[in-house]
Amino acid sequence: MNATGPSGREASTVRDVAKRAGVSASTVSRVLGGTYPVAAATRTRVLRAMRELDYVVNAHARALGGSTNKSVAFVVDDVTGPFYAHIARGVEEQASAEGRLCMLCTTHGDPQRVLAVVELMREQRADAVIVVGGAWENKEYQARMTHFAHALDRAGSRLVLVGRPPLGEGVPATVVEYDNENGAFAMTTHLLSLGHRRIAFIGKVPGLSTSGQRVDGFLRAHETLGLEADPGLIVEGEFTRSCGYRATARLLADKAEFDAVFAATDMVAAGVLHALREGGVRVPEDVSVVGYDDIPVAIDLHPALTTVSIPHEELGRTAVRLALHREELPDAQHQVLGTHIVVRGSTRRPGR
Amino acid sequence: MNATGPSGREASTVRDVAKRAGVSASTVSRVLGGTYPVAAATRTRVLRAMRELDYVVNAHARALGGSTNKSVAFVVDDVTGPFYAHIARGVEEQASAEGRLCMLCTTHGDPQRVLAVVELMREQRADAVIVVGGAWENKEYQARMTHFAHALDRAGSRLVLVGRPPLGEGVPATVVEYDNENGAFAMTTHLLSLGHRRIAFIGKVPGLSTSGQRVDGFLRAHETLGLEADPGLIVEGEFTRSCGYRATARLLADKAEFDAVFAATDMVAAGVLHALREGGVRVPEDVSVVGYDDIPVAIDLHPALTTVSIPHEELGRTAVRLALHREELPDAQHQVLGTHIVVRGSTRRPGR
DNA sequence: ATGAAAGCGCTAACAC
DNA sequence: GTGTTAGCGCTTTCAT
Repeated sequence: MNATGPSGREASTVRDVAKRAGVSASTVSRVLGGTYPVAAATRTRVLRAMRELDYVVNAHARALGGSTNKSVAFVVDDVTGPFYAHIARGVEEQASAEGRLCMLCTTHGDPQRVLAVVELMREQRADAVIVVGGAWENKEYQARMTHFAHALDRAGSRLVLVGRPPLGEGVPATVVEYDNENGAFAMTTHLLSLGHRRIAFIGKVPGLSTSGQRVDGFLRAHETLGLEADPGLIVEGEFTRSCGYRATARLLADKAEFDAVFAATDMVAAGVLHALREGGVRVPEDVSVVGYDDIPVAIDLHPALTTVSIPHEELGRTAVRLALHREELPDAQHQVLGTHIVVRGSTRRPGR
Repeated sequence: MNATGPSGREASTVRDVAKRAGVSASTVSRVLGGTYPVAAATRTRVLRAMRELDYVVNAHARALGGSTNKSVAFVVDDVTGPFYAHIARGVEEQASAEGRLCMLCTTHGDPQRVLAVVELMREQRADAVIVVGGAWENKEYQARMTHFAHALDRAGSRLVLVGRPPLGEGVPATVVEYDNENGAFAMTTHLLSLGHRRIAFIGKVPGLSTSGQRVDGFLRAHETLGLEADPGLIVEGEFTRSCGYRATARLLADKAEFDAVFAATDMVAAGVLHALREGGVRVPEDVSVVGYDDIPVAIDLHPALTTVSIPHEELGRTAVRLALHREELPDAQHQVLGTHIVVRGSTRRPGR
């Protein structure tokens, strides 16, 4: 209750604790660090003084003077999306398990902000900077990221790209991807082998690597079976619910012919389902619908969505693990985690 | 490409920049701060030196030496839940708008971890520590939080409680709540006025303030209309999908009589809907179902869920704003944001 | 086992 | 305007 030591206001420092315990600042520091022999009696006295003064180390001073910084930065488009949120959870958990603090930054899909934020993390001397989300296939942007990779490396930190393609040979960055193209391939094959022949792909985002890979898998599956996808059925749009809704409504209005829809993401699928229901089209009786990501909502849609499952949390955990232990795992700095399809109620052999 | 100044390895410091620009460290610091007159020519030279050395300030040194720390801590149960994720977004946006970095910590519903994490944020000298999520009505826990509130206050920081009841009179903490009880009251009244008389409440969590308030509103609505809620229809459980599923399945198995379900949260409602569909009960023809929170999934459920809307992002933004400007807004340190019901497809006047 | 002293990189008086 | 001089709170040699 009473304020002994520091005059009530200011936070107390090692010096205050030292004085109260009748020792030197170094001794206090030693019991703080724990990694040095201190007489049991002394330690006890110091500990008590700390408690009495409600002492808390100053993380900044510690980071400056000593070695340990202990923080990991997580840079994401938007925490609000379940896709990112789950990766964030993996990152946070692993970071916390490794004794690291997690700094969160949002970029709202703005490449400029990604750059700015990575710079900010450089100031914070984060042990690792984890960037997740679609990469822009843009020359200058990539050059800047490459620069950051080198800069972070020089500072003993590490740039980690999650769900993005590598920056190129020799760039000191860790990459944790998931098999986007194969997931799309497997899913399309599922649809094709069910007997669907006119599959609409909704949500192609030009210049976004994630989207491109999904389209690639979609096309390759057709080719593999000696089929050809109708380019008119591949519709551009964003990875949003409303894009799925509008695109599908348009297809319906245009009386386009299709017996299945491959939505680029589950969110897009939610919109597709909505539009289909409004249009009186039954799923899966009339049209099969599939998504990508396997976010929680997939199971709550009606019918439950057949989709491609991505190991979200594992992506996050792996990102942190690889970055922090890169000395021991020099050969594991590029990982591609597997994806697999989950068949639920939204797909079925076409009727007739 | 070549490493002038620091010998290639270490990050460069103000001193390196100063030397290269032929000025003193203070001058470099001044152009860094921007808030001090420096000759244009000098500034240019310094800036150039910085660029050439790829200099980045050390946030820790800055925090130590000078005044500015600039960070806000966000402590949450689980980023994965849409409820929290949206608040997180509000926090992150406002923090970023106020030039603050956002640190994210997860507690997984463990009160002990909340305590530990708040302590950690104290070490980081965060400008504000924002804790969101249900509070435990536990004496010792509250005492510890109260202690932290004082400690943070003494250190010039601020504890902010979001969606939790105040700690008590005279405790230096900011509280941003939403009107939980009134939301439940309004929703129950909606159900009652539709003609429902046997409403099951699923997901009462003993000792969790959020849950308690919702139950209170539920009961008060009944009382106000001179009705009495059947205690046997109030079932305990957690705020999860599977709790909703199991509880409803049990009710169905027990042949309990009810014409509406008030799920404590939208996630619970998702489980309720699932169990109902499996049981062959039609919504809303046979039974009306409502939720609470208005998370994105509410609109994708089938039928779309009638629920109570909470201003998630605004809660987050307000939390940061009040905490950072508490000097100018001393009388606004306890806010209760409004809630309102959103009627969608899952409620209807009972048939017969 | 403990203390004294020298920084870590930066900002902030205080001189000139 | 710009340089000099002190620290911020902690860790870490180097003595003892």
